[in-house]
Amino acid sequence: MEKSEKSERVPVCKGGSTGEYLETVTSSLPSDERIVELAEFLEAFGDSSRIKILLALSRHELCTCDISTITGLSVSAVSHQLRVLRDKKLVKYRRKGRNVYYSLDDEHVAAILDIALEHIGEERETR
Amino acid sequence: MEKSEKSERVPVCKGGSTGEYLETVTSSLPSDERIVELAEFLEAFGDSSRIKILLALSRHELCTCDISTITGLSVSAVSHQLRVLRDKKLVKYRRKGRNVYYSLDDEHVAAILDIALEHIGEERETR
DNA sequence: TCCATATTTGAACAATTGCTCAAATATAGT
DNA sequence: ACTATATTTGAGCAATTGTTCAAATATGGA
Repeated sequence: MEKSEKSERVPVCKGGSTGEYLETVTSSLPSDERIVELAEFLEAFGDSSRIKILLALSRHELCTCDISTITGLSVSAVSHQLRVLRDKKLVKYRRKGRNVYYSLDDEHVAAILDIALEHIGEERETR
Repeated sequence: MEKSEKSERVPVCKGGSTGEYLETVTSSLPSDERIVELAEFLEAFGDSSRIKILLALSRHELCTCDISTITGLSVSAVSHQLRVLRDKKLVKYRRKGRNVYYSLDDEHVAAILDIALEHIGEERETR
């Protein structure tokens, strides 16, 4: 995602009716900065340990060691992943005594999980 | 995501009111197999080059070399990423003459992009 | 203050990723 | 068959990832 932004785009393929859409599509895209933000947020969903953590949190607010118990991951591994999820704004947390309780940041996170679950649920016979 | 599944979970933290939710949450989670599928699908969104490709395709069906022009990535890099997107069922394609035209697999893909865009759009003042 | 419990952190490591480059394959036109 | 264009593929690589282990930090109670 670090490429020359200087000159206007020229279609690489010579013959082709799609050239006409190039400028329209190009100018409708968000800025590179925004695209990177988007990728960093969605990147956080791309690991089965984190997905398991997020699904668990979509059911109930949980502390670090309970997440460890539920997911079967070490407490340390969970803590490292929670840090990723915190940094990328997928979860929020509050301290209560010795424990730190985590929950999903907002409804968008659960919504993405739902849509994705729906998507993979549909292609049972296609694969 | 390869841990002992044998014995029932026992809370690691001694004192704590969350222990009561352990069993409920644990049994409500999808199977590990399904969680891996979910992660593999969402993983495909976790790269800015692929996000850019997906956003472009959400505007219009496009051939490989036009995607290259729009994104500023080499044709080879685009083709490699399209393969990932094909394998993980985010895009579909059809051949027309010498060109191969790609488009989003279904409305779920665009929906996830929209929700994610909405999510990062909200936290302007928080960071 | 000292101790036990809960959580976070940093170093180290194998495994995976995304790119480039060169070569292979596919299609259409001559 | 030969050529030009479009796309895919595989090897090689620097960079990044997710885990473990050991150590550090935080909190509450005796």
